[in-house]
Amino acid sequence: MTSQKSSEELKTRAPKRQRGHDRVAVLLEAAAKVFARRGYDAATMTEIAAEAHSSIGSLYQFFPTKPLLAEALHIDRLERLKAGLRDMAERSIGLSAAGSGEAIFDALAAFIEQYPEFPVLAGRRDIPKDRKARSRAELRELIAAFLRQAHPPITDDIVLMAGIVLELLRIAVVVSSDPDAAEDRRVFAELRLMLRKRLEDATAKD
Amino acid sequence: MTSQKSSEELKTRAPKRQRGHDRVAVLLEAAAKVFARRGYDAATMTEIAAEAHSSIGSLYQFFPTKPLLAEALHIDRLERLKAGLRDMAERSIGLSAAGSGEAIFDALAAFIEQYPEFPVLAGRRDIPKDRKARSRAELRELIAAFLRQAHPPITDDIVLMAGIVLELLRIAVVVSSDPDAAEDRRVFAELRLMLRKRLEDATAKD
Amino acid sequence: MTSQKSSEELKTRAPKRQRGHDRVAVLLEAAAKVFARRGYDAATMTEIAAEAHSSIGSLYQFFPTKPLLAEALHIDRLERLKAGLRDMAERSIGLSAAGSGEAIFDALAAFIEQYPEFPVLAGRRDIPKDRKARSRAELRELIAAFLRQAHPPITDDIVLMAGIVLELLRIAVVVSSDPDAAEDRRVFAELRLMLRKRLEDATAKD
Amino acid sequence: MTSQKSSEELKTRAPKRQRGHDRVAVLLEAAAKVFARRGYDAATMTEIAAEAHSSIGSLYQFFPTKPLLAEALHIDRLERLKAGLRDMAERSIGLSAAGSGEAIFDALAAFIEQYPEFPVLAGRRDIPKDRKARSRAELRELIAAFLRQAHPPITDDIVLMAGIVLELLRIAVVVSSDPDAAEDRRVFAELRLMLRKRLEDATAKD
DNA sequence: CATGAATGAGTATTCATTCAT
DNA sequence: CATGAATGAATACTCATTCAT
Repeated sequence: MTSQKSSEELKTRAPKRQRGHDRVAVLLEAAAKVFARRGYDAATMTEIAAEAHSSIGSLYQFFPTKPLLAEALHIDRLERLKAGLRDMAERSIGLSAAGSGEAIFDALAAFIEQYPEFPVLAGRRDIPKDRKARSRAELRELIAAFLRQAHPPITDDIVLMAGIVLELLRIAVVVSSDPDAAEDRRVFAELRLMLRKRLEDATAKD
Repeated sequence: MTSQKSSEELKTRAPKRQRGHDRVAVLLEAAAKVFARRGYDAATMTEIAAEAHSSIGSLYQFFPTKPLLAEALHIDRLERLKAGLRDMAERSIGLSAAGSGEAIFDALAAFIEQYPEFPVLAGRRDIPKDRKARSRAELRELIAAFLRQAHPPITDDIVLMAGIVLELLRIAVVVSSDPDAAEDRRVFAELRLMLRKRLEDATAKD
Repeated sequence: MTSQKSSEELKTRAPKRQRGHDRVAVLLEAAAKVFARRGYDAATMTEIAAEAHSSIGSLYQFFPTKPLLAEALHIDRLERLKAGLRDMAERSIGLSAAGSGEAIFDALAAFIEQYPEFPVLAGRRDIPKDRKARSRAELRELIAAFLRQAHPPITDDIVLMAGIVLELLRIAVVVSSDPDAAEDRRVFAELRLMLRKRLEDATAKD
Repeated sequence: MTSQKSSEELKTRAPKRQRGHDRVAVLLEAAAKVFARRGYDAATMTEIAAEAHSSIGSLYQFFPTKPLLAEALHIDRLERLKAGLRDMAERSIGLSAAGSGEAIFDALAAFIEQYPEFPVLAGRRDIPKDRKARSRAELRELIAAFLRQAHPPITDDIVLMAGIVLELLRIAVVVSSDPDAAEDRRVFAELRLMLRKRLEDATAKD
């Protein structure tokens, strides 16, 4: 009660049993739903536990704080995103820069549609600055790697181009979140086109 | 979260006297600071009152709920933005489309730098869908009006172009909020360039 | 909700209205009762608020954390004790060392009987080391001052003697807390006698 | 706090095998460390299990509730203390009363230094009144027995003298717990001296 | 109107204890 | 027996909002 917990860093506890593993997965998906539905601040641990058909105690067994839960989920989604991009890169060898750009653009949009909690998690205000920066850098590097294998090669600064793609992601976010905005869809398509044009310009005339 | 609207529609009460006007202004600016500093959810009415060197009682005198306060501030900022755009339009007659685009782009970035609470307010999750749509439509129309007076005229869908400019605003948000991101600034500049190119393409060759 | 309170030291808020002052007094007495009844850890803020016929919110209005409440009460009791000792000192000029010792001994026992929460507060585990030391030093000094005015004067180390009296306080605590222990009372009396003897030994034969 | 005793009296289960015995010992020592470190309330069953490199399940196998664990440990320590006193008594036949007093005084201090969890256990608030009284009586009797064999014999009430020694234990507690208090050490020595004097007075002049 | 005290539902989190494997 | 997951009542604390002065 009056514990003065030695400042041991709290950490997500790894489950040691199969049941635990399953539960963790269920809890994460429940958290995803609730974060997507309510946003980070308004999401409550109670609602997440309920969504997982679990007890609040079980939730805390594995995720000892709300920020840690959010972070665990964020990392999971980030891994999926990175895996997806890597996967795409493999299957897209030989694409033109412009084609690559469009492919990534579409992939990002699809990702956000599938994981609407992602922008919520990425945007929460309590992420340590450096972690935020690191995540962005990783993503940018993955996109850059993707663009680097374009044929003919891109002559402009590839990391910069990657940054652009990433920023355009933000727009994808909004468009994805607003299903009735027919207008937005056209804007989205238009931006996709702008990206294509830009990458064509950045391409060496072979 | 704990709002229990009484039967009568709550409305921001208009102050009857000069002193009231001043007080309202002070309260709004205080709210702006706190929203910018903490975000919408984490901002507390108490902190806002304190920031205004006022009491909660006084705050509630004018703004009977937190959402209403946010909305009042949001509307104020929207008015300023619209006024700024109108003003700019007047002073920019005869600009090329590309020049107009850049001008707006810069203006939006500057606006957000001056009013960092704006994206917070625009992003809060409890805005009625229709109000959100309306705000966006108004802004889009103002930008469209701006673009319409370009010389030579734009041949493509002007409202679409306006939508694009508006979406790019999101990127400005991030760039403005992250002062150390040198990389981001380059991306920002690059997007600005992309916009210019796109508008040049959309221009009738006179 | 996700507030990252800048690390402003939380402090007991001073009431600015008469009503507030009254309430603070009531809350402190309620806390005293509950701490005495349950001990520090087992005492709950809820029970304290209830004991004060107040709401939990009101309690927190003035005492933003449980440790702070305990500390405020502790300080209050310490003040009373010091005032009592000072007062006693005035009224006891000319007493012999042995008489002084007995007087203080009795006074301490009476104090603890009146304020049974005192040992609870003094013993809670989260008091900063230095504050604990300071309190003890203050008390020791007051007792020392008391002893210093004895006639004939004490020849031994007075501060040491004061320390002894203070330690004997611990015994008073137990004896006071255990009302049925007839045996304990005799022990208490015996210790009182030992103190008298010791102080007689420490006295200059005038 | 949340104990829901099932109908059958819960009792510390005696282990049937050697392995069980070892485990119990390890668990008790772990509990000792944690109680000493955190105090009774703040000590958690989980931390105790961890300290024992065991699981909560195992801990509960042997000690079905936290109070029962505390009590088992308390009894163990009490046994050790009693054994130690008995042992000392044997080896100290023929000592003077004053010498005996000092010997016990030192022995108690040493005991508490070795078993710092002892005062924590003895002080916990949920000990049944009668058990508390019984423990004290036992100890007092042991000390009395010790004093009874002094030469020359004590003429005053021996049980009373024993009570005094026991009360002085409290002071030993504090002095032992506060390693930096040089002042306290002097007080401790002084009390030891007072005890010697008192016992000399209580001795028949042979 | 201004002020600040009063209210209490709501939130994150803890921890003793139970139970399935 | 060992293990660690499951449970949920209990607790400290927050904050929008109301109201007496």
